Amino acid sequence: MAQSETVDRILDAAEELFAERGFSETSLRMITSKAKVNLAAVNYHFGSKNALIQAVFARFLTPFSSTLDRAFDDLEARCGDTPPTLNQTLWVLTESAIRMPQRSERGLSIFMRLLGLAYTQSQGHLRKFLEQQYSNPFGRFMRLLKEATPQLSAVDRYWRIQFMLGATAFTMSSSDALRDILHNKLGVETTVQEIAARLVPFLAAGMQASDPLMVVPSLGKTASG
Amino acid sequence: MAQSETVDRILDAAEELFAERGFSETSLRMITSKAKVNLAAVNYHFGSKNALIQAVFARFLTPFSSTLDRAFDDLEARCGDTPPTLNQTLWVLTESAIRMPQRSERGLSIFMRLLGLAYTQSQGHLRKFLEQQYSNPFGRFMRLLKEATPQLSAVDRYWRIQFMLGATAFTMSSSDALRDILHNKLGVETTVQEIAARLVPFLAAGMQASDPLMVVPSLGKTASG
DNA sequence: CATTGTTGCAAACGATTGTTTGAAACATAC
DNA sequence: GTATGTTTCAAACAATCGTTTGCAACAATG
Repeated sequence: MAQSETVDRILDAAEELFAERGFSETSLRMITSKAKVNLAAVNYHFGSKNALIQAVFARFLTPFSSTLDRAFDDLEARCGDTPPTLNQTLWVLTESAIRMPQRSERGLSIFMRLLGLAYTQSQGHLRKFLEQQYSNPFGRFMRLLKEATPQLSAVDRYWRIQFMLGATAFTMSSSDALRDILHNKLGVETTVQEIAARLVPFLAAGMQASDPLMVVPSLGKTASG
Repeated sequence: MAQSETVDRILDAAEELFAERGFSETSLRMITSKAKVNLAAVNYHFGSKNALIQAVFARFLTPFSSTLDRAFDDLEARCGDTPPTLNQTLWVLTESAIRMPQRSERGLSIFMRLLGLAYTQSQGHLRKFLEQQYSNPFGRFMRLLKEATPQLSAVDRYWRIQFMLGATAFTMSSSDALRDILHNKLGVETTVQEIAARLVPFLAAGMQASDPLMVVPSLGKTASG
């Protein structure tokens, strides 16, 4: 692929529209008219709409996964024999995402929303594509999480990782809307970087909570304060 | 509306298909063929596809919101002057959801997934409908959360509530798949109730984390352990 | 009996979807 | 110049979408 002007314009338009409206709610005609290219250009350059969706993800994830891999290398080298802490592991992931060179200032939040949509919208082809392409850095992240929380049983850790994933994917996928609401309610401006910086302590604290299961608060004796 | 057999069959089929595939990915023809009713029945009984989507939510949320309201009444009566704790507030919400009479054993997880989809899929009409219909119990829950976390600033509390929402909606919406994965990996069976009992301590700990923003772990000095 | 209002049904409606086609436009090489 | 391979373009393709229509089936009421 010669990386023509047309290809980039399609990718840019598709990325933005997918993030705004979801995948199946975005038609090729919307994309091509926003990109100011002919309708047939998508099928010519990418082959199908599904392949275009995958290409949008690959354009961000491929450079990101090698950046992340190097960041994990650095982290483990710095720590020597002792495994990295939970906070360090989470922050390396977050920082790697934040530091990625963006096409626009909303670049990261756009892509975070796409990642969130990839989880919630049941695009089977996309799930398989992401699993096949990026299983390595994902598996490494999971290994680091395990070493950073040796006090948790495998079952406890499993569920809490899901809770973390959920909080992250959900928040990031709606980050634009949530920022707008906060701006209207309290007049506060927020960056994606700040959201991430708030998310990490929340996740780390939840991950290290002392009670794995809820102690049901009864009438007389209240649980915790 | 006479609550005919047909209406219920349509609602059952729609609820399940929407949860499986999302709203716009589910056609009326799928719904009516699964419900074994005529295609025109949806527009006859509900008026439009959007009205059907709203009806699916109303069928669960209307009884749930009054149940929740009574549960909050009980909680505040038990606590007297002192505001309920965070754990208590979270658990009352969780328990009210769990105790709701379900149409099937997967009823709650189906509906949790629908709630998650309502947030992520940009269905403007649904957002407005939910806000108009159920602003009261939602606002009351927010008030209780505020009184239970007086140490948090409004901005901190806002974001952490979003994190809680995300972890909950995401986990519950995928609870079936997540339970299957856990069963295959570790051979452990899990109930929705147990997931909820694990979720509450995680959320409470995250909500009460000491650092609102991340303290970047530097090379020499690592943040927390 | 006839009348009326409700529900069920097959068929069609116009609109929109992703994809394909065949020719025009273009650049590059001989 | 001709020939070749790539890219663009308008137009059409078949399929599917939500919705509407006209009529049959049915129960209830007079």
